[in-house]
Amino acid sequence: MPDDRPEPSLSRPPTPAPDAPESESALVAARREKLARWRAELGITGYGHRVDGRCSLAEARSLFREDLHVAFEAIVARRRAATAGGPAATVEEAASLLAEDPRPTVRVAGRVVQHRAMGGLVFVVLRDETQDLQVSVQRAAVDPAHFRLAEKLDYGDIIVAEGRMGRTNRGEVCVWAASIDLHVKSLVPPPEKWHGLTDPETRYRQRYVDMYANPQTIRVFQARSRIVARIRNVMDGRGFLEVETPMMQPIAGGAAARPFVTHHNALGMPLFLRIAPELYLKRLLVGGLPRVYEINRNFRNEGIDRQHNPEFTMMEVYEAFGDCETMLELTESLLHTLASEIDHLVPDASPVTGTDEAERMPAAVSPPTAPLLRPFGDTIVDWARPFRRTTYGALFESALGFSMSDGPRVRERAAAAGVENHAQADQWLLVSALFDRFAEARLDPARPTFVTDFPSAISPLTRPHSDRPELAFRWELFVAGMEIANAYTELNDPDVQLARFTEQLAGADDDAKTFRSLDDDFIHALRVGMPPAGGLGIGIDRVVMLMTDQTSIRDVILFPLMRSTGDVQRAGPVILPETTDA
RNA sequence: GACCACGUAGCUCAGUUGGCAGAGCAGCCGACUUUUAAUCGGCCGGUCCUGGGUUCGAGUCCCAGCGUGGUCACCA
Repeated sequence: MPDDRPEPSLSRPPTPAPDAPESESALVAARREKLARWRAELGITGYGHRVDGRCSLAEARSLFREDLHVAFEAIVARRRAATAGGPAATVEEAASLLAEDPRPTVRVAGRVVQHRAMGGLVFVVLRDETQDLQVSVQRAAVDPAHFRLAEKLDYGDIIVAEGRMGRTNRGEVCVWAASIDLHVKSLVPPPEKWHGLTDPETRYRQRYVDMYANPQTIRVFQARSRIVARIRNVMDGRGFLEVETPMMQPIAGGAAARPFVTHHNALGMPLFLRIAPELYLKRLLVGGLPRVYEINRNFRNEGIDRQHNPEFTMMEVYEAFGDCETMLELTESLLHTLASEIDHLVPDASPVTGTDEAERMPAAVSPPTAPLLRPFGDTIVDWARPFRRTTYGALFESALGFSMSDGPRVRERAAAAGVENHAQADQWLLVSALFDRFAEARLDPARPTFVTDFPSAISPLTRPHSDRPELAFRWELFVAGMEIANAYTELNDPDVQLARFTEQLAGADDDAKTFRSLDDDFIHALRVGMPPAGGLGIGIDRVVMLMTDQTSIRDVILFPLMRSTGDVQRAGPVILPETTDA
């Protein structure tokens, strides 16, 4: 390049673009300057147009054929012999060579993730959602403007390249560029090319950067999508109908969590973001849909940790004339299917671990299966069927050393463990507290385990055993220390349900009273008559965590909730919800 | 909500007992036609999260705040 070329700032006023703050770093300024130079000298717009006939980088790579490449090299060698040698020295020679080139032509697009300019030869590695692929640019093979562009590309730019599928002398499969076009100039300096972006805060806040800097991130969300699609596929195959019920509810029911509150202006009414779809889905059983499911978000106004995000995705399933045992079979079958197919659902997901041959679609029925191992953090989960089963009471007794029916000892142990309110609280609430603290930890994290026969006192929507009413037809599935699923034989006696609700409301503390109320219409629906049914909830985020070996829920949620950083700009005041009983 | 840790260049990270703010990558200029984190020569780059305090002197020590991570609490 000529040394006396005028700086762009001389031909353009030094005022920054509207979106360029004065404090913008020198690195961003350098990229803006480069774009301005390209626009002036190469006629590049910087923000490209529609591209037809593009293939993915994976497809392009699959078109490479060694025999064609060898044939091409033979042609080159023959020409060298004829014309005293060297690589193509002129554009004319290169053009006539191209006419004889037997290798397939491709057009690819991607983001630049590596760039090595070596004088007359430039190597650019592109990335798209499938994989990385090198584009090689020879000075003699492209228009000079294209070569000048290729020489100065930055990590983060998006380009479209066209050329033949071949390879380098070192065996790297690549596109030998005949043309290169800039389709987006990236103005933001990229993460470090070797270590990538590791700061979790930036990864979550700027997921778009994380996604191109860390290909594994895209793989996880591709896997998530395919897992959810496969779940829908299984549910549809079993005759369930997918439905959508309100996420904004006048009464937040179906669970005991604290809801988010909002407000509808035109109706002048407070609304809650749902904590569960359960009470609406059961209304559908009353209405005559015997098999329904819903996969969507629930919102719980509670703490955040590696297993909890305020909004999370759950699948709820209801099956008329089923019970918690049919839900158990469904759950076990579904999870085993996912665990066995995950590597095929996502071919690129785990290039390191090759577990190809063993797993095919399992039979519909469920004989015991061979071990089906998948890593999750420090443990290796065995998804072999059948999953383990134990009862709540047995697990309690093995952990605490006495029966959960032993009222005095339960109270005594709760006191010793410092459980809040141990003197007045219901015995079964103390049992539940002790169970959560001591018994859950006794489960083998490597073996999915159904814990059955929960206490009725903590299962207000569940049908009790007729011979032992203190126990309910309810189980939870635990895997790797996480609660993955929860199912009941649904309570469909309206009078018992009303009594349970009333009892629960009476026991609510002042805080809970602000958002809990009795859903009279649900009781009315039960009076109309709900068929006996099994009901199930599966935490989709946690299932995805297990299947993709991500130990933080934030790594399976595209945009996990982060605290506001104070740079939020509002057009006007936030309208706060009216206080209750306004 | 409680406790612990962390916050230094665009990114990944050093920073000694309190004594001039550092490296690699990235960027800029130059060389280079088969690289693989290319290499080589030269150069640029800082609100040490924010605000106070102690001190002759604070990235370092103290206090408060903000953000993130972790543990706990909360969590059909």
